[in-house]
Amino acid sequence: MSLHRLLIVEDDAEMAAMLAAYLQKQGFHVSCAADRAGALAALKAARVDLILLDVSLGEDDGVRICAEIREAQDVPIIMVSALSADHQRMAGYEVGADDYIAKPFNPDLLLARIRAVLRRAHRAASLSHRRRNAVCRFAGWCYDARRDEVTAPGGWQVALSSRETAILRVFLANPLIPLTRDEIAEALDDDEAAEGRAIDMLVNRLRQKTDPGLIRTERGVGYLFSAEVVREDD
Amino acid sequence: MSLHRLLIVEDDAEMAAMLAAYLQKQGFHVSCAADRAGALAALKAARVDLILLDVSLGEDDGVRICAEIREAQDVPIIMVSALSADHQRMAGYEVGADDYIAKPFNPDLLLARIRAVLRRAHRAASLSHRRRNAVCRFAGWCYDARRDEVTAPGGWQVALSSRETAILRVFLANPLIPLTRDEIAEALDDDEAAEGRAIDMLVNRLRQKTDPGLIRTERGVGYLFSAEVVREDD
DNA sequence: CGCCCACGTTACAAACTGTTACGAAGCCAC
DNA sequence: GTGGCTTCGTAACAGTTTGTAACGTGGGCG
Repeated sequence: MSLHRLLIVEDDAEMAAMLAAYLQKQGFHVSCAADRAGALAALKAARVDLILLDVSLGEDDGVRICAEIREAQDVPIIMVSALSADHQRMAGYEVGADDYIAKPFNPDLLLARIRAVLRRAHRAASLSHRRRNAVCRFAGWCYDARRDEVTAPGGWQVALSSRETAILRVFLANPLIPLTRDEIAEALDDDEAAEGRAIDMLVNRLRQKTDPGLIRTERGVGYLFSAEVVREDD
Repeated sequence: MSLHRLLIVEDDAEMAAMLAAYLQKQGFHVSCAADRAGALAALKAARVDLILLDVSLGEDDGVRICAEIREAQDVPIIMVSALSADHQRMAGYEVGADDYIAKPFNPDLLLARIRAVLRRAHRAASLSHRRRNAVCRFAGWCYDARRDEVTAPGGWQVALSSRETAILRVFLANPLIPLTRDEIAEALDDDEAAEGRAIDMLVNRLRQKTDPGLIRTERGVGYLFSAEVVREDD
């Protein structure tokens, strides 16, 4: 995952070559396109992790291309432009750019911003593979995300149903802060649905199977996971 | 989810008040802190979707605070600073800032950049479980991985249980090649368990709800998904 | 002191899922 | 072909999960 693929969309061949050389030296896989057609073709040909998009392309309009790409894909886009007026920057952000850099720019600063956008875009993705923080410890308990196993302080294993482990994961992801029922439901179902008192029942059953003191109820607000959570890489 | 919670960390009370007023008018929920202690307390008190962090806080160092927050949480951070030199900006990006804005700034541009960062963070979060190729088409059917929805050739929606969609995903990931029951079970449970004829029943029920011809049985071997699968990015 | 609202708890019904049993279909030897 | 064996499809069933409804309880507040 450390090898990221960048696509440079830039009609100034000299500038593109310089950029590509620099970024390749930084360990990226770089491909180039000079216009709208080339950019779309490159996007179809291979996975692209981030696009450096020059706004002032000969006949094509970078802003419109950005919108077009954004409609089809969620790939991060950093706009590069000689146009540095605020309203021009805002136009870029409005069509979905993740960052906007004015020419001329410091290549090292560009690199830092590329890293920042990639970091933000890929953080959740890398966490979804469950390599990191596979084990959570809290108040003597232990939850192993890899095996979905919960162990009580005494070492006994507790069997939780799928929905129960799901809500436990929500609490472990947000310890020590109050969560409303809507927030919990959203995190659980990923489609908003605050149905009756289903959350109450899940919390109730989780409390029964674990420690009733773990989940404190915030009257009028929601619930709060009242233990510090320590994550251990596996 | 449209109501985002911002935390402003800024020791200039007047500036903080102005910012807060402006952002509240834009529909955000805003809270403020003036120093490191206040910021950490605010983060513990409630969920925060994005932090506006002034680098030049009286005695505290904004960069160090950013690193500290970043170690504990993944909340997006936009740094705001009167220090606009490139090396200062890069220091901010290096400790995990998502963006870096130099004072003085155009409030509307700040707003655009806040939106850009929130947009990226939210998409990354919602995509963390759904991989790419969110939509699969096969033999006139359609499976939307994002919504777990299956659509029949006529356009009718078919309701599948969680286990049924799970086995469907296994077939979609391995079309046109025979799968033994053990292979299917392993892909399903991620811990090996080929108990009895559970797989047969799942296949049976999936056949009933979709098209009996889709899954061919390879006698003495297992099952085979007999349709080409076309993936579309969403 | 009593009302009211939020929450805890129990009971229940519906859905999901694996097991067993039995019949049908294929494969092989003869 | 025929008999026997294996493999698979299907129906019935039971255990578990999960949301809903109903009722009890306790604290806040007039």
